[in-house]
Amino acid sequence: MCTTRTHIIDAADQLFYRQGFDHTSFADIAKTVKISRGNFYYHFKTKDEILTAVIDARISNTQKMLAQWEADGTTPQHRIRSFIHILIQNQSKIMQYGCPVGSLSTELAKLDHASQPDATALFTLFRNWLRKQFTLMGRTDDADALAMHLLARSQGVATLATAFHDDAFIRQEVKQMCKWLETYSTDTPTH
Amino acid sequence: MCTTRTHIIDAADQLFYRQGFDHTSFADIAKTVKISRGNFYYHFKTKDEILTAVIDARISNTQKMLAQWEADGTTPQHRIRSFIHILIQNQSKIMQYGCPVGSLSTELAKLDHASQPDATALFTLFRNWLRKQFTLMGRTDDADALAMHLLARSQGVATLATAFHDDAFIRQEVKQMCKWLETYSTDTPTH
DNA sequence: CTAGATTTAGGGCAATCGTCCTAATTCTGA
DNA sequence: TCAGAATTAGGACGATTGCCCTAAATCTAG
Repeated sequence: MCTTRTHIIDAADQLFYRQGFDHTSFADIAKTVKISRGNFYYHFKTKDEILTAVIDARISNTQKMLAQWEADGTTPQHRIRSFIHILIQNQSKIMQYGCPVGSLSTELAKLDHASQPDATALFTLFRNWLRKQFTLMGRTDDADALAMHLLARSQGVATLATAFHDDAFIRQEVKQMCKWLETYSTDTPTH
Repeated sequence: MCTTRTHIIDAADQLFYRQGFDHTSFADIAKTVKISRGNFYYHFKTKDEILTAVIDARISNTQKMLAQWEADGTTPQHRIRSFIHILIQNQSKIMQYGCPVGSLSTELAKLDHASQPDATALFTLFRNWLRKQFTLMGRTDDADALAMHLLARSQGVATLATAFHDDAFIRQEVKQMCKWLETYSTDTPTH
């Protein structure tokens, strides 16, 4: 039930990602979902309400994805590799629109938008998950720093891949991150 | 001479950085410069014209900055450290608005804007300059890869610093990048 | 079948957008 | 000094923005 509401959120999610939140209008979303603006207003009173709904949906989807990685990966290294490889899995979209998490966060920062902390919460989801994996690898002291470091590197790769439209660069950096990850493997404890 | 035009470009530069290109209106800029919209139109016929002028100004300023680093730094390592340390030098602005180069590039990508290549040219300026430094360090084969890698890392740090408003994270990553740089020093050639 | 709630369509609001125009004002050179 | 160029001010344009309203259509319980 409530398929219309779901359709709106899905369409808004895509449009916010591809065109940015500010540059996406009510009319854009309504046209995509093929409903009237009036109907739209019935489901969402303000644009900020849609943004909140979209972020909530992204949080929910991210939690599911992380849980899946948690279930599928046999070792923390293997799980972290799942994270690193989303760069390759979504490479064509990333080269066009950047990282959905990072670009939204940056945009909301510029708009000085009230939902900016919610967008950051998406980052926190990844951060905590990665920290957990690094902790499992025995990196109790610097687990969070390592999580942030890996998060930053993937963000940077996404930004440059978008600017230069360079998929070879993505693959090269992914390989490098995986190599870096092996450096911290439990079998060979120190640096 | 032409101070008004320069004032407009400066104001637009700041506003594009703080609020984003799309979210900045003619009226915003005119209000900042304290001129009428009509006067504004005399200097710039379209919004895209201002964007081009702003990007050109940024390119010019960046070239000067790189030349200065080139002149001041006695070794390539020292010069690259100048690059890394802009993260600290501009840390308060970065924590608020992100990296001016990266955020504009990402925004223009989403807007599918014609000036996106011009924004990327800003990245290329840093890329080529860094590549040159790494080449001077004897890294002829992978100089460009190293340049892109460092560019990506600083971009990632900026993005996360904006999201989490964490200046300690910036300092920590800067220190790490400097350490990584020493790894490639000419005195101790290999990894 | 029907009354009431849910959902949809579409017009309309004031404000703002980028853009364009003309009429003043200021500056400049002969 | 004064004509002509350069610069400025400010009003107005059609389109679009987010938002609001009412009436019709659709669904759902009793």
